[in-house]
Amino acid sequence: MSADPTATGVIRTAARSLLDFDRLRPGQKEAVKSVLEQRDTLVVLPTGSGKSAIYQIAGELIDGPTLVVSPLIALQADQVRSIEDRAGLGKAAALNSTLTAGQRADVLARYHAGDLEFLFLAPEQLANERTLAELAAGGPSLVVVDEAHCVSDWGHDFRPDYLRVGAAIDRLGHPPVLALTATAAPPVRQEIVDRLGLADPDIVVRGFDRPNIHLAVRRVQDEDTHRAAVVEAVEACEPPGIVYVATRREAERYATDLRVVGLRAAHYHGGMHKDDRRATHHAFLDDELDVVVATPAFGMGIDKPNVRFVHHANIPDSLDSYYQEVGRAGRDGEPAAATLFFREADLGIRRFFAGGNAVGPETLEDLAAGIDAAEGHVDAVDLGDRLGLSEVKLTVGLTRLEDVGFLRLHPDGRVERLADGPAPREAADAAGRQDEAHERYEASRLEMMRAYAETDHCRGRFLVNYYGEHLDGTCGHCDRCDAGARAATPDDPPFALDCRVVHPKWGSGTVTRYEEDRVVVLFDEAGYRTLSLAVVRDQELLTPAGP
DNA sequence: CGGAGATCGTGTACACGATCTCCGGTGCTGTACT
Repeated sequence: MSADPTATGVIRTAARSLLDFDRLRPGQKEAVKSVLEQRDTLVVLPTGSGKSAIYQIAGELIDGPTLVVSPLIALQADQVRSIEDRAGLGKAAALNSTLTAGQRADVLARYHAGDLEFLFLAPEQLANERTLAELAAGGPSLVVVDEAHCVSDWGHDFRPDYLRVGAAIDRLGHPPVLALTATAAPPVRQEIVDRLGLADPDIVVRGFDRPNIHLAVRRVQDEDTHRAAVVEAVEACEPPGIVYVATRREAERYATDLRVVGLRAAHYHGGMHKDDRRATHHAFLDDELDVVVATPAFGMGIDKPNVRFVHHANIPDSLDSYYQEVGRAGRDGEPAAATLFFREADLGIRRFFAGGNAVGPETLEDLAAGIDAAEGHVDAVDLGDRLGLSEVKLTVGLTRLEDVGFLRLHPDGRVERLADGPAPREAADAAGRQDEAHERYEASRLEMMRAYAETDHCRGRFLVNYYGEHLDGTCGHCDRCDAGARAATPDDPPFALDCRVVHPKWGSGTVTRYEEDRVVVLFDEAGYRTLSLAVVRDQELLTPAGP
């Protein structure tokens, strides 16, 4: 027995008394231990491997309240309920716009009185100066960022307050931070670490190979064969399952098609009324539906062990999205199927979605000039109104200018021009380069998704490599393996995997994968690039770099 | 970028193709109105 309070025994005892766990799963114990040692921690564990248990145990073992940043109100409600169901755990509440002023005051009063162990909130709550001040005064002892990939996925174009969670954490006195996600390739991890301001974080990554999920891709040409092939694939699979589609309209059309062939099918997307969404979600959980056809709105918070298939009727925007969605299949360990239907034309809508999100050089220049012209502090909202900017563009633009040291954005919305920062023009240029790099990165992620769809080699290996892990041999559970594909690694690779290299045009990057005669490098600025090994060798294109 | 629905143009009655135009994913919040 050890007297060390962070020892495995203490954690195991807590897991048993608080959650009735006989044993912790791989990764859970390491993560709790790291948090108890006051370290910032990033945990990347597949869905269904008990990420909630990590913050529940750590939160209980550390004195003081735990703030949990959680993206969806529906998810917060589930999380509060799951804590209330465990008699051993402390009290939990959510702080969001569904509360009346009175309820809100009550929650904050309980938080201050030390009556709440867990307080759930969306990042937008942290953008409110008064709320943030009250939360800071309560002295949180742990900040959890659940679904932390949202920082990278949603911050740049959809919910920019995700880019500002790091600043809020500083304002809260930077207690230990625990970031949790099911999906994060190395660049996404790096962005989470940077944006949240994690200091020398412990990074716990486990298990990307899911041997019970059979991976396949079917290439389709015209629309009619495409639709028929998707319907047939669903009919051929044991229910229940999910079909992911690109648009709301497609979700409704496929659901109708599937009902015509006699299946209990429903659609799900963000345009539905809240009650209808909830009803569909619950019908699926209760096995009253064979299949849900959904946009990416259907996902977070779906905890169902017996999903037998997750098909993609259209190609998703990245392998990160793809594998997160696929990961909802076969959580019970029983066989499950994942088929991606790939049609060239479907890349169009993805490019459209990925393309229109940049802030743009003019906007950055206008912002920088406007801030520079003002004496002292500027109000962010006034500035946005004057320039006619959407809330998202304004916040992302200001954050980009903050990243290059031009300004500081205070939680109350004041913009402070930094005295020792660059000139407005230079700042706008530098911020513009970041903006463009982000767009290139998004485009390169789509190219990686396409490369997965088109690869002749083992798909499981491709995925595991994408997540920065190594797989000996082939996965044995994909259509390429079924067809006899072999592990395709060159005999004498010029660089080790994960090795840092420099390219004359694209700058520095990390060697991610080899595929017979090609090497995939993730460049810091240019995103993923596939290079011919012959060219790399002949022209000495890549040179080793420092770490 | 590509799909879908609307509109246009034909050439003389209803339908068919060509062209145009618009729309497409993910959710929080606070406030103003019924």
